[in-house]
Amino acid sequence: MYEQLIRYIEEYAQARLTPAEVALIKSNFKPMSLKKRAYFLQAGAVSKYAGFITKGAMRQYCVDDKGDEKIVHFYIENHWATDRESFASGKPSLYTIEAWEDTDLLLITREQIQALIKQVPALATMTQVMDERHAIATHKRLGSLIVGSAKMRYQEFMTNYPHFAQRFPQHQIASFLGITKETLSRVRRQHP
Amino acid sequence: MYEQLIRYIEEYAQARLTPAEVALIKSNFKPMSLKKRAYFLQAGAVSKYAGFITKGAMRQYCVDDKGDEKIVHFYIENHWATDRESFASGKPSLYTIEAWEDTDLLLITREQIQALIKQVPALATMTQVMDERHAIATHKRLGSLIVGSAKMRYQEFMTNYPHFAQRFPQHQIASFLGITKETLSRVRRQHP
DNA sequence: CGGTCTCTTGACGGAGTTCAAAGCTAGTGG
DNA sequence: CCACTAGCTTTGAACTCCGTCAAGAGACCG
Repeated sequence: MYEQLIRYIEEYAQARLTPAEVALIKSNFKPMSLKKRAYFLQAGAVSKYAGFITKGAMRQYCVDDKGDEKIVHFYIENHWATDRESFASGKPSLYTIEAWEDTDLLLITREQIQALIKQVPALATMTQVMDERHAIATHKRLGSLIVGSAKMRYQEFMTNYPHFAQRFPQHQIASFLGITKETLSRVRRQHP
Repeated sequence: MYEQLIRYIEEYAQARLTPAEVALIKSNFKPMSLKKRAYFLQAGAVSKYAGFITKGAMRQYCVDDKGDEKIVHFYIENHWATDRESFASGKPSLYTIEAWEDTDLLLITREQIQALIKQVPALATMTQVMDERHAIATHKRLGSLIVGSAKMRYQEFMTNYPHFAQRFPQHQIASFLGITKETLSRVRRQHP
């Protein structure tokens, strides 16, 4: 499972890692397994770890005043599960991250990753590229929320992330898109 | 005007700069002045510079298919004006950045800032902290767009950025919030 | 002054929500 | 192997918020 992480880093940084670097990385990441429905992070706790998913699927959500779950992220293989805000600030998280399938992760703390970045240049490049892509993706999502209709957002979602649709139930996808499950159902009927 | 930038960097990085570092920074940033309504970046061009605003106000927007301006950012003193996506990728920007008051900036290119970061550790810290805060702010905006009503978003905006309301006209604020100027006007009547 | 920019107000329509009910599916235990 | 339940999806009807269109009122500037 470490090979997957190594490949991911090399891919993102566009560089090969030396055997020494690989060993250093392996010694810092701790494996973890979660059963379906188990919590990786509970609202109110600090997001101490960032988890690289080697197998499985997770979702991140918060609960609004009416008691409804608002989904803000889906994660699958080769994604990093963490609440960035809490992970960066050390403050308690507003969000819950839950395994939606049996999931395998590789964990690292903020202190560890910061120390590693100083020793492995490829990791610095990787986090920079990741942050940039993340910012761009979030920005696009913002744009489609402001201008787009429910139908447009669903179609964009399906072309950009078709794999998610097979692994998460529709009412969760609806929540992620910021619409109700009923509206999503009606949109799908028109445009299957 | 350079002092303002130096103070900003020291504040963000929580560190003092040496005289040599200060000199290095001063030699890399180029001053620029823009009259109200002048363009800092035009859609279709590459965002070659990041501009630190020492005085003035700017807005960033794109034009949708109907010809309406969609405002995505406001900038004032101590903000960095640039299209992050174009600046990072070197590809043409979809956005226009325009001075909304007479504005003074300090400019730097991507190559320059990357070189500087390697020489001045405080700058590395600063960009990292900035990226994190930017990501968090964008994420919050996403959340309020998904769950909140027009009224909620306006109230959040007014508590978080009261100073913007005095410097930009309401129809631009409405566009930024993703609502029409008429709706904003009605919301304001209820909750002044 | 007149013209442009800005904000307000009203009437109407449409996209999407809410509420309620009924099918559908898969997992569980007898 | 079937029955039962819990979670998921669909459908319909009423309602709500917000956008669109249209018109008018200030405010600022040449």
